[in-house]
Amino acid sequence: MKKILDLITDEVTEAFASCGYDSKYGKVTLSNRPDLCEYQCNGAMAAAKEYKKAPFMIADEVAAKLCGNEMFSMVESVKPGFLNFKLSETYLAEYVEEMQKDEGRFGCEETKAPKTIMIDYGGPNVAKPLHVGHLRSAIIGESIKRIGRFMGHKVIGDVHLGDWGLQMGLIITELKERKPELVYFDEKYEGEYPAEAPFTISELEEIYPTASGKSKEDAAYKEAAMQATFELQHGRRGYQALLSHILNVSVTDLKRNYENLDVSFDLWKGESDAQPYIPDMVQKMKDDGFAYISDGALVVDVKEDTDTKEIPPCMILKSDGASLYNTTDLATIVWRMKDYNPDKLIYVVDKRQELYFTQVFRCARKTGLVKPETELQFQGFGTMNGKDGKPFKTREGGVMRLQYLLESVNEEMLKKITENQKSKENLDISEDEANETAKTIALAAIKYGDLSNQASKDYIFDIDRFTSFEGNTGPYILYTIVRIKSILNKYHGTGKDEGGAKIEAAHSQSEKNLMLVLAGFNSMMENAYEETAPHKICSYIYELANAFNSFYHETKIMSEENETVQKSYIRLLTLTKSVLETCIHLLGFEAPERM
RNA sequence: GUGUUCGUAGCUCAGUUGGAUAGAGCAACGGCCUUCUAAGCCGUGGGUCGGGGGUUCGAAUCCCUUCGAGCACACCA
Repeated sequence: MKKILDLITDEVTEAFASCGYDSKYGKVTLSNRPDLCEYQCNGAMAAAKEYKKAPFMIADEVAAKLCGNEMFSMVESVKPGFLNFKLSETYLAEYVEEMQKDEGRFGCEETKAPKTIMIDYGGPNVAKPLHVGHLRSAIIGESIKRIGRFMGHKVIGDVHLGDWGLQMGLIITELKERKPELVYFDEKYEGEYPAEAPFTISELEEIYPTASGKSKEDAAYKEAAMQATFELQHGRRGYQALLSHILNVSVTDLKRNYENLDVSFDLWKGESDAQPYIPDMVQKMKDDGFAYISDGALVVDVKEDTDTKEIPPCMILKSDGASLYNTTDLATIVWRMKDYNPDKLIYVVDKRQELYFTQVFRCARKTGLVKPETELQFQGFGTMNGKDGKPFKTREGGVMRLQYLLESVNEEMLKKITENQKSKENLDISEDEANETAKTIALAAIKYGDLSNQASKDYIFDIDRFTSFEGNTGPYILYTIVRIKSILNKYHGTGKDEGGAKIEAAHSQSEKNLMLVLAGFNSMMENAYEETAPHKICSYIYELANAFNSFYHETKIMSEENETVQKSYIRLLTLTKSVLETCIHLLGFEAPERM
């Protein structure tokens, strides 16, 4: 469906043109003065200069032309030259009725030019538990993925595991120290390795920090770990078998954790998967004359004339010939292009890596790893801070495990539900349902709390605020949905059916306002996609929930005696619920049946 | 030092890409439940948009300057 702003703009543009003005001045926007109008056009003021006329004269002419147009219930020219509009109730109702019929899309068209988009998000490290630092990437990336798909693009999410480098050597070294008898350490062994991993996930999560601690104090230990890393990377069989055990055990655990967050990935590739592509890639960069030795390291220059600052070259190999983060990321681009040929790559990573990614992107472009038209988008996100404005930590000052964070919010949530239940006798919720509901709301609280901020900014994660559940929060949105569900259930429970009915012209100001907000759905979605901005969906549903709650408060739906009017209300409610549900799905959470 | 992001109500944040009187939520205060879930609704108070210049009919938004904060600046990832 065409966007309502475009429909209005078409009319206004035509009016400008037929008055002899350039049609570019007819652009209509949402009103920023809802007390005066619903939509506005500021074109007359811009046109004043070109036509050397007082802006209000132009506005008057255009307004006169539009007078009587049945799209509007009000067309007004206001000094110094604003054009103010109110939409006709009938026209609006028809538009909203069309949205209701447009099942699942609600007037938002899928793109006519679908792109293949790969999103790199998550970025967990193997053998290490997820901590709060991983939360934002997962939440934001998941939402961007869902938004892209909704708009009709082919979106592939890749978790990009940190499964390469010294950490692996450390684990192997520590394992060798504990269980030297394992066949993996016998260099002469040539048989099959056991299918069962010689450790569990909890052992693994304990082994890594122990090893990391030892290597900081014990130089010989560190040397051994580096040696193990080297041997692993150069194909020592036993170590590679261990690596796949580590991966299997770890990935199984990670999948479970991401599932709790309702976050999923299409690809579970890691840094190790890029390694096979490194030699050819490096060779080609040398052959093509891009890579050269500087201070012993192999680098590619990436500076450009327009730089306001010297951008250091992109390092391809360290002076000892070893690969590093850059090498892996570039080689990852190689296989992504080869296997999926994406039109666009989006990296959802900490914004502190911005400079680093400009280097990588420029290098990839310069050396031809990507096509000239391939978009490389850095979607940096800010730090999640505690109430003191400093990076989020546990009370003891350590890194907080994600699981712990989730559990504490779940607990807090369960308390609220139990309390709330006491005041509502009609809600008879079992313990199981309460637990499930608590989880659902807790996740919504966390995700909405994160996504309602602009991703690129730091934000304060305030557990007290998020668990207070008032105002602009996920739970408020869920509550609104639950209220609607409750009415719809009651209505359908009476055996009634709104089938065949249409949404009528608004019967009240609050109902019209609800329709106006609904009508903006497609426009908001396009904008949220284009700007990769989930927070725009948040502010939209907050506004929608507010509009609904005002309407709800002053309109008795179940006791409405006129059946046609009641049916119209029910249809409007159904649409509101669907739009809200669609939106929260795009944000990555769902609503419970009751709360 | 260089670059970069930012500075909006006591607190947490929006601000439709230059428009009218800068908006929400929390906190404070005052109303509204025998009636569809009060996790709600309605209302009141609270601002030199860090400061100062400029661009123009018009600036929180663009430019310059200044103060303050965060972050990043090739052999970590």
